[in-house]
Amino acid sequence: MSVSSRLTHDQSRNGTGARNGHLPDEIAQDLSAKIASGALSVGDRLPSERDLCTQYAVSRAVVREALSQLKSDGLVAARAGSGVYVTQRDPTTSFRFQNFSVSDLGRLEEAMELLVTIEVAATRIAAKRRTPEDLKKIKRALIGMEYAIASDRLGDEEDYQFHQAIVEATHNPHFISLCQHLEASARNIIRQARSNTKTNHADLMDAVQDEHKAIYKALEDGDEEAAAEAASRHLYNASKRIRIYLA
Amino acid sequence: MSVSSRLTHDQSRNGTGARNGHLPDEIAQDLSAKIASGALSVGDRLPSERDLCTQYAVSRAVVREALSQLKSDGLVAARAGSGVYVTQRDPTTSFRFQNFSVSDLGRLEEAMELLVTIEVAATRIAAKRRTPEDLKKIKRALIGMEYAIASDRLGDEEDYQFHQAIVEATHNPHFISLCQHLEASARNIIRQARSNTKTNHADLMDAVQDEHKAIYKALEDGDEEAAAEAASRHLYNASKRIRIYLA
DNA sequence: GTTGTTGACTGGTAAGACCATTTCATGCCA
DNA sequence: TGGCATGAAATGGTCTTACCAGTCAACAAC
Repeated sequence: MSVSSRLTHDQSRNGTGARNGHLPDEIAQDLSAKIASGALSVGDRLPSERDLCTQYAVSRAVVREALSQLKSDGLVAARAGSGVYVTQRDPTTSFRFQNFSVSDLGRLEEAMELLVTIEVAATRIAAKRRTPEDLKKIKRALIGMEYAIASDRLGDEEDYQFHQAIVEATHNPHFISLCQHLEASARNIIRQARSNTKTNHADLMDAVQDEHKAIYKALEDGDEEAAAEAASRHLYNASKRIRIYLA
Repeated sequence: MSVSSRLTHDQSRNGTGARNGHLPDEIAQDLSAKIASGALSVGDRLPSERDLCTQYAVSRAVVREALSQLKSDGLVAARAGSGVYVTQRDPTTSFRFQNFSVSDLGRLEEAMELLVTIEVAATRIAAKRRTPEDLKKIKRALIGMEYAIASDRLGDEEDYQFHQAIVEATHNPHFISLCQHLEASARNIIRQARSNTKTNHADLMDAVQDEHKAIYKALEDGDEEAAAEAASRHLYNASKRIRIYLA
């Protein structure tokens, strides 16, 4: 009720220039409030789009955009020819790689377990699916890393690019997106760890680079098993190195 | 480029009744992939809505709905009179299992690839780490599922609880949190798929239950390999079943 | 009672038209 | 030359109308 009175007669015509933000947003908010409040419960059918148009005194395009928001939030589902229905609750909307304190080795273990699992799987897929262009990009990152080491830099940026390039070679956007999130979080930890130590551990970098080369070779050969194995070894060692940084 | 050629002139007009799921979803997916891949970077301006219309050969309503999804995902922001811009999404903050259109089998494939990877890994870990209490909870879910089938219910809630209990047996909060998110998204898709079909496919449930039992046995035995194998087979079949729903 | 058909209704999409704002090149003025 | 008004073009936001294909229930025929 308050809704319709709030939205009808809208402001678009009252020359004063009243500020109203995005009609679709308001409607989406209102509908989602009705759902949350229980006025519309699971399985219920919403009024038809055309009915909502008259209720809110807006065009169908606006209503559709509002509904589209609710759909992408998973609050409702539309069935062509039938109607729009309220779907089940529980918005586990997003996943966050939880911040864990660098000093807690147990937590580090848990985080690495997930990281290793996914990156190893991604590397295996990449070995099967990588294109020549992918290989070129990976090699570029590899050489960049080489150069960084020779320049006495830490090369963590290049390291990141190497892993990133491999994941992109899976050509699976879900893997890419998830690994971006994971690696970005991991990098935070590494940075934290490195800032806690003075020495450069440059000697470790050679080991890192060898492991990278092994991964690259497996990818080049398209050998899934070898790629997975190399990635697994690399990440296992990486977590050991992180512990050294933390020591 | 490949994009436009993939989507232009699409199947909507070829009377054969080709299945093409939700144009807006496809376009949103494509644009968000371009952003993730770096083809469009932060601050860049997207082509105008009218340009996108011609590029994708769809109406403006479709383009606007696609953009509205990206907006609510925080990937882009629109400025009236100016254009739509890529916002500073920091992949650090969160990961979202992106909505993929239920009828686009290619996308489904990609999503399942990630889902299978993670759940199989989780099951393997659970086989190694499950406590007697974990087993009890898993068995309870298994029996609940049995009961649901006998009651001619779909039992998708029980199904979810079964998987949930397994993942919890990893005792790794990151796995638990990620799988919760993934499975919640997957359930939405399954619900959508089922809402698009009339038949109940109750016969399939027996197969599901057999696969569940195999997983449980492996977990009970603490046999990591068998658990991973059983989970892999189950999820592979699950994705086949989803395709049946979509058919 | 069962079956088959019909027709109203629904979401999905298309196309064209305004509006208010932003943007930028133009040209005027100091 | 430099700064400032100006106006046309482009853009997102909204509205309108229209058609399509799917759904679903009432109704007619058997």
